[in-house]
Amino acid sequence: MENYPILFSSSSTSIVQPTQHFPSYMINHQVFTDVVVPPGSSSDNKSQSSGSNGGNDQTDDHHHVMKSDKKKVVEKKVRNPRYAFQTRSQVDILDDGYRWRKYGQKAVKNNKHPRSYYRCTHQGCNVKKQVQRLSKDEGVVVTTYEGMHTHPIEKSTDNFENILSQMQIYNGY
DNA sequence: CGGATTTGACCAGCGC
DNA sequence: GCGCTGGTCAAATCCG
Repeated sequence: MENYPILFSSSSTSIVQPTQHFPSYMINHQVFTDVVVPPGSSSDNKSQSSGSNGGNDQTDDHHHVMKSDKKKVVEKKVRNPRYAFQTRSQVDILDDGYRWRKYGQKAVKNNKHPRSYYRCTHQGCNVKKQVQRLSKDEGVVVTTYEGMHTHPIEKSTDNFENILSQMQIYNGY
């Protein structure tokens, strides 16, 4: 998947304001959502970027457990919208106040940097995110959120290091 | 010692 | 059908 869904094709993606909490230094950066095209409509965008999906939010978690039920599970196609942030930062791990557990890492084609997959550690919260950094200029980090948090922020972000790092990012370091 | 990370294997979709 | 690729699992490992 060389073209990342976020990108700048204005027809298939739209810029939105995040509906959940995001740190201030992210809000001022570019935010895109991946518009999910309903099955049956046109296919002018690259909606579902590859497969496997893996259950996010509350709807589906269809592993390979599709049972012997005769009723085929419809609406498996729809992917959750993904919010992508593009930020300039030296570090990959942007602290957004949530607790993330890394569950995978893959090399990206046409990109020398790997992509990391994280999942929210809160129980029952299946929000995922993936972090990738552009090989073009190493200063840009793309963070893609998938799903919505259904719980308050856990981490205390009020220590000096966090505040300092965020200020540095905000100022364009 | 418990939770997070690492890392190769595994799996599903898609293109050919 | 086969192979490639992106996404996830899970055992081993790391680290506080």
